[in-house]
Amino acid sequence: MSEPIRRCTVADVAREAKVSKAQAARALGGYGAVSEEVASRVQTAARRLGYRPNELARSMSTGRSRSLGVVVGDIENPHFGLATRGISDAARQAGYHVILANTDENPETERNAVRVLMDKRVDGLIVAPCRSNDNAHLQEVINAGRALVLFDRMVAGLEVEVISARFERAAERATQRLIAQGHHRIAYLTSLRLERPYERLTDLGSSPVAQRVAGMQRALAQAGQVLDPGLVRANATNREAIARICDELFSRPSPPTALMASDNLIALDLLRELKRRGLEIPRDISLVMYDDFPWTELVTPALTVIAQPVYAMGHEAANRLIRQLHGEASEPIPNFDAELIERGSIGPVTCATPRQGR
Amino acid sequence: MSEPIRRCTVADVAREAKVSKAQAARALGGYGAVSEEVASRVQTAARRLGYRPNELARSMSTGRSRSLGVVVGDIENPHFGLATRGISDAARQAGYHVILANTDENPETERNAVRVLMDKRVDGLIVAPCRSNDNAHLQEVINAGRALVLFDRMVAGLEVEVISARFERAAERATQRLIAQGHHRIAYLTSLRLERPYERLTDLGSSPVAQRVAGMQRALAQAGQVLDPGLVRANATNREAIARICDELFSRPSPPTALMASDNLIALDLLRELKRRGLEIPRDISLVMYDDFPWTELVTPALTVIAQPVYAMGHEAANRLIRQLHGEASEPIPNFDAELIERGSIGPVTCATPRQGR
DNA sequence: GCTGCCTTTGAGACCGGTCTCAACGGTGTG
DNA sequence: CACACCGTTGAGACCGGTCTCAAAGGCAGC
Repeated sequence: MSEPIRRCTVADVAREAKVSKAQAARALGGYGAVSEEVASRVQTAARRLGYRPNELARSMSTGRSRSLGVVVGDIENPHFGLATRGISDAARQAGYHVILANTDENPETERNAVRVLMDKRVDGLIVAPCRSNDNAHLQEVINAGRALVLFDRMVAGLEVEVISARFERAAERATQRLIAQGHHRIAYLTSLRLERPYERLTDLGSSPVAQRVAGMQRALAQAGQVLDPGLVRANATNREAIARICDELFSRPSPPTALMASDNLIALDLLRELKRRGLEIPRDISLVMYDDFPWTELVTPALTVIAQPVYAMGHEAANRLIRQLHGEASEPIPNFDAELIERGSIGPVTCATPRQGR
Repeated sequence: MSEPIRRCTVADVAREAKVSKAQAARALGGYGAVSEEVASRVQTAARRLGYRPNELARSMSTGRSRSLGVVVGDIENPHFGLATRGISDAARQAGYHVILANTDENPETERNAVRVLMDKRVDGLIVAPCRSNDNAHLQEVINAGRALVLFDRMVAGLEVEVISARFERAAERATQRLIAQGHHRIAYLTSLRLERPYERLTDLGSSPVAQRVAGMQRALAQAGQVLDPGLVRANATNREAIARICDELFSRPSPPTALMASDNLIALDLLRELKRRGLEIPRDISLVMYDDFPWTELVTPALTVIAQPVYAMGHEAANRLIRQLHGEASEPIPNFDAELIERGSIGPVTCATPRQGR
């Protein structure tokens, strides 16, 4: 019942086994030269006293903490939930632990989280950065000689490995399918923050979003069409923003006949918003969502999605980080190709505006 | 490009500011007595050198690491994703960090995780235990004088705070609604591990599942019915197990007309399984699911659910843990009452077997 | 018997903070 | 002027591991 409860230390074990602290440490840590005799005496003593090493002290002197920092925007988002699962499975297998930090997609919180994690001496960091142009805090990580792997998004001017799916082909495919059904006004909604309205591809930097839009453009170009920049909408970060974007899109003289949702949160809000407006999928409007989750097959209609191997990507991110830590040569990053899964949310264009059916 | 890169320490700052290490530490840590003069000189030196404290070293000497261990079955499960979000938000507000451990609902992994987290000297632990009768490792935590809060499930013989929703009323309500529609063979599927088939309420210990079944029993009793123990099915841990349970349930002479899914994973698998069997909700069978997520309103029909305030529960769990750490008196645990949200997945009993329609 | 080498051992430095303690200088008091 | 008392300061112990280093002991070879 007393508060402090001193846990037993190597010194205690050493005393019990009647050897020096150094020998006890060697026997327990399994390094250096220890005679059979001493080893077994120390083991017995340790077991009798219920010795457990203080990992903090160990990290102090070795300089390695066997823990990885994971910084994501929102662990509540199943995308990151799944990625985190992949990361923590890989970490556990390699004897590492995961310290999780949520940034709420806030750059300031992200900077802070990265800094505190560094202070806690994590061996390496996996970051899903919320801004692609904000690299000072990440550059610091590299300068401090700590391992870093980016997840999902890349950051300008940062020479570091990025684990991210390749979207261009799948985006092109999806767009082709839409075009085949008569769509050519296809809107794309992303939670990416952009200060000014989207105008050209370079506005998106080298983010995966750029790949997605590039894929759309290519498919449209093949059909002799061009992508209307006004249909690429950033800042779709919450219900209200999405409602506003819908307002703007549907009040255009030629509203879009198909929507692509850049993640599951946007898709969920979009589905609600479309329902509210009485628009039925795929009769009145078509929808494609990025990412795939169990529920997407169970809604009506089942959603056509662009799936990415999120768990495997998380697993790979952690494994690469750990291999970096061990100084092992890293193989080339495997291709995580996104994949179009066709279900029921793409339909033919009928009457987008009244009196236009063929 | 050189590897080790010694980050600067209090000693470096002290040298730069031409004061003793002790004074520098006091000025930086904001404790003890320091003159204005020295304080500002140290601050300047620290800024110039880019000093950042080594949290590991700090934890070593203070004995507090300002980190909380969180042990859950599966972070990929949105239930735990949301809870973790609540926990980590509360933790961050209080200046704590979260070390996450996934147990995969495996008791051995859980024991290990708890032990390692203790070795890492977390200040406190939040555990969603996977077994209710397996308390040795958790008792150790208490014996070691560390703070512990359980989440979702309680553990027999462990005197410790548990944050969990209260289900009895909502379960009773849901059952009443089912009864009102003519159901009285209502099956309950849970992922809880049980060695032998369920027979009586005491088999469930004091787990929340017991509350849920008790609620069902009470509602049935009010209608002059009894709960058939054969309809309470444990071990619904994955797709195959659930398919098997369905096989057994539907091959009974009087198969159930309604199902209650103990969590969203079970519900998801159940929906697929019912679809596969050509059973339509709510025409052929009714369904109630525990927990509520955005997609539940978007499937057809929208699911009637028993919602629990998971985020708030996570938040409260972390806050209570932290208050425990600070030695503050803890107020009584708020009532997290689960709530029945009626949507479209309960329908009247029609023809459970052919030729029985009214 | 002496040298050289290898294994085993213990003493103690070290990591980078916190914190105790004694000492120091200045002020107020009797 | 002696004394107590205060704020300020520096030296150094401490946390609990790891790891260096020198010494001790055993054994083979000459």
